[in-house]
Amino acid sequence: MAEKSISSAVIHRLPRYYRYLGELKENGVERISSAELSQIMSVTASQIRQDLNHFGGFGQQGYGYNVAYLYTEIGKILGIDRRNDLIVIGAGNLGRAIANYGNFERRGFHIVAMFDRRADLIGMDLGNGLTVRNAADLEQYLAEHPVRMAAIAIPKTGAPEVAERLIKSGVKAIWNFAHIDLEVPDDVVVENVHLSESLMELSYKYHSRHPEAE
Amino acid sequence: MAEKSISSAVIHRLPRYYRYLGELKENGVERISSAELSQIMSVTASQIRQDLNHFGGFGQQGYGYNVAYLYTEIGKILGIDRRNDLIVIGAGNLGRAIANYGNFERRGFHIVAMFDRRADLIGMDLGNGLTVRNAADLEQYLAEHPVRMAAIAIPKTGAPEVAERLIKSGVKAIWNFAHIDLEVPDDVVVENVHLSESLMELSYKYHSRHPEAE
DNA sequence: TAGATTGTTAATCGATTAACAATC
DNA sequence: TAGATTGTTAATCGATTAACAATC
Repeated sequence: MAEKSISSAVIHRLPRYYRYLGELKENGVERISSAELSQIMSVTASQIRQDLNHFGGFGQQGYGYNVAYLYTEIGKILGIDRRNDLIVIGAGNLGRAIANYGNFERRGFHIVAMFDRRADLIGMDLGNGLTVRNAADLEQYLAEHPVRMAAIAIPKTGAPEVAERLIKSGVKAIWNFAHIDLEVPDDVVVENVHLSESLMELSYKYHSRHPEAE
Repeated sequence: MAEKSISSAVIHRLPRYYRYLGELKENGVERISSAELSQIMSVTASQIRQDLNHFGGFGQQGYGYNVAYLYTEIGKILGIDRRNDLIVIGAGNLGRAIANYGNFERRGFHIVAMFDRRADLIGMDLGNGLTVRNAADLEQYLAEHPVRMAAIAIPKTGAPEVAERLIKSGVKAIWNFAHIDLEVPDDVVVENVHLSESLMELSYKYHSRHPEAE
């Protein structure tokens, strides 16, 4: 799919292109030029064309880009042109929020199981067809259902051990919500969501813009 | 606090420095050189020194950095050396996850109110001393409690209107979980957490590393 | 003092933007 | 065909890394 190695800045922008193209498509827009899209998205037209051309020529000179086609192609690049199953480790507030987040299903992400080690959570019905499983049964589950993606939504102390168990059971992609940098083999990918750090960034921006506050 | 304008790459790394320094401090480490820290964090020593020197000289030649001091100073830069109040709009799964997330409190972030417009959620006890308020009372609450930070955890359709109301009532920092790019005045800062896009990035990484899969 | 390590300047690298020939 | 707009090369900008004089 990807030819050489694509910079993380480009990868980070792809879902945003996808979101805007999806909206254009819904609004019945058939074609768009990089110049028009650049205005809507507040980026340069050059950047759009450069980014897309990492993956192929999706446009046509003199015409621009077909919205529906480009939307589909970016979906393929992102790997969401298919069903992607994932399991969630941690049935706390955050884990349940992830499990109940309808938006993912729309993108082809299906949460197929949820695990926790807390006795008071095991067996809990999540109202979306899922019941919290015992984390002790993780290996057995993955042996029977070879899922390759997992979200880790547990406190950081337990995260490295869980990550290791997941990887040993064949998980190749970890969506990590724990406040720790996981060390993983080369063939395993990690995407971090560090909420505390995101909030600190907001705090920095706020206080540097408003130095007088409090 | 910040002299010129600091690049977002630097700002993004600050909370990570803060996290590692906090761990070193807890482990009783008194001093550390940029070379040692660079090894632990898998970055270059040059980058650490460059980053820190955007904000001042926190080290000492021949000695390195005092861990506790640097930790405190980065905390000041991030604006978390004080209490930061915030309100949460949206008492769905994600809003409740944010509201119950103990880690923020430790960093001085206090969630002081929670709002929703859904009748079945208004009045709900969140078990952390908060009760879900009626979103219609947002303006009145902010008039009485001039909070400057707010998290938006509602579907994207309602987000622009809510953001506008927040800003009109004096909110200056928005932690945005809705899948939309908010347009805000110059004196208002936004930090986005786009979970769907994060998951798509994970999907991209996974499928480009494992092109054979499914 | 001598050794260590910073703060900072210079060199390199990569990403973004501009320009334009190719082409629909 | 002529006009429009891409794909792509070249120029610029900014961020990262290297180097080293300053100094604790």
